[in-house]
Amino acid sequence: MIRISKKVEYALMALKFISNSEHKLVTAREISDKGNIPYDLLSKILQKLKNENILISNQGTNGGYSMNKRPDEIPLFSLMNVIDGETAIAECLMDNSVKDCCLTDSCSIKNPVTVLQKEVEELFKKKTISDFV
Amino acid sequence: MIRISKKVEYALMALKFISNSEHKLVTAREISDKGNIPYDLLSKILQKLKNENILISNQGTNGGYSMNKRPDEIPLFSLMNVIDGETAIAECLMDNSVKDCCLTDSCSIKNPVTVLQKEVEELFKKKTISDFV
DNA sequence: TGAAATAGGACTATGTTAGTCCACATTTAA
DNA sequence: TTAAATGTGGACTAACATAGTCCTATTTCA
Repeated sequence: MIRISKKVEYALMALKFISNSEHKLVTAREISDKGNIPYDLLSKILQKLKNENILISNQGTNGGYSMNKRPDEIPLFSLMNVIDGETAIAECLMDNSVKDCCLTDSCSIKNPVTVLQKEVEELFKKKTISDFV
Repeated sequence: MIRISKKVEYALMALKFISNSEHKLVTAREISDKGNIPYDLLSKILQKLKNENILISNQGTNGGYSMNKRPDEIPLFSLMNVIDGETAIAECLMDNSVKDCCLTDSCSIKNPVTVLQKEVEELFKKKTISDFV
């Protein structure tokens, strides 16, 4: 399931916003207002980014977020993984897919789909947040 | 929303199966049985492929499906469009997206997302069914 | 005429995504 | 020391998309 979800869009917008506010803490409220992003949802996203050490957070009055990595150090692929969890181009290629699926075992299209998966991953790994800033 | 859905998987499996049965009509039931694909769902898929002139169908007893195009004439991209409808890597890039979305107008990440969309499309246009047969 | 096949509309079930609500923890300024 | 500003995080709900099912035609052939 390769796809840019709303959450990833929001994350990209937030990272862009924070990146462009060098040396200044940015609050979730600010990003939410400027980007027209639901505040609660955005908060969750920022928290995840903080937990993955992509952002630094400061609580309390005058708190906010700042970058902990350079945009070019953050591949789009890992951002998507952080926000939406593991992704694969087809359900069956995912590790946790225990379901009996056409792609398991000697499935007729497993190999070519796996190849495609690799190619898409490559593309998303080459892209970094700097491409969006 | 770029993704290989179950339906597209089933379509790929079916096309592979039909391609490998040269000069013989293949029934939906056969494909369903061999590929462990829900019959009703598969039928819908085959009908779509027929309506798009990818397959030829013959009704009635001894009927079935046969290829109407060579696998290398069918890009994966158009197959996905036929089966699942128009796809885009982000919801907002879709033509029918009338919703007020962050990516409309002067959205901060619209351009890079559009570029990414093009790149993914390229990849899926270069792939053809012959890569899966 | 009846069986084997495609054609296709309508519906349901399930899962995912997006979004909301609420209570709490931390920090700073007054 | 308290109130306001801010991040933290769990639980819930709403909306939507996908996958799958059911049922009834229609066509063709033996």
